[in-house]
Amino acid sequence: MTAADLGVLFNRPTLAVARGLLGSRLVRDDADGRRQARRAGRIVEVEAYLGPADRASHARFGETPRSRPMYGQAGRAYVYLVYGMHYCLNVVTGPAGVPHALLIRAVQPLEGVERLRAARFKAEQTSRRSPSPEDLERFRARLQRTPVDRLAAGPGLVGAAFSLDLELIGTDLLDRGNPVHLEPAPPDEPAFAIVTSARVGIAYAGAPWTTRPWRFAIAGNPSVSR
DNA sequence: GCAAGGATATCG
DNA sequence: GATATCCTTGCA
Repeated sequence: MTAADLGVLFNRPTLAVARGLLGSRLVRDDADGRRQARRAGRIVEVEAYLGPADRASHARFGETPRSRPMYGQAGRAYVYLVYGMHYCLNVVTGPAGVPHALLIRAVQPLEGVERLRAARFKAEQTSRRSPSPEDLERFRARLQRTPVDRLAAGPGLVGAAFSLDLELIGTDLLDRGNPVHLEPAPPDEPAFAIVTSARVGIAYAGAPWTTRPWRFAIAGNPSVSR
């Protein structure tokens, strides 16, 4: 899929976009000319939220201050805070006015691995309320032992590793000029199988939403969340 | 197994 | 304004 094709992809129905987004790159590039600062990874797991009918979607209450970004153009970012500590990235899909989105659940690091690790540490340092030096030291030691493939193997971990927060809301992720954006996989990348399953952490939504197979992952990829 | 933290939505 | 809940993580 070429760069122009991401724009084409996002004109398709949300569940098709979910499949097409797998393998694409999530990129953060804060380079200022002197300094190299690129972080990038392969998107290996996403979940689709097809609100407002979808009772698991943040759009289930209709258009509210929080859900408003989901009503915007396809390709924009919707970021939310869960459990008071983790920032989760969604890519808006569907035409304007239709609040569909894809939650980026896991990314396989490809570039800037040490920058991703440093960002994980910084997130821990700043998000917890005054963590003790001992806690931080334990965290650092564990982080050093964390395999590269597990650095962004969960939605909150993606947020931490790519330094995402609410300021990102509304960013056009299809614009490669933005520090945080999406890029297509290189054309020579091997094909992969896709596995589907039920979405995670939505028991409150009730049937039939809890069992919809709207979680998509690259089969066998070591960075998929557990 | 469970506590952590804060924004959000909904009630009074 | 008060309260229940949450698209999670890491450690006991």
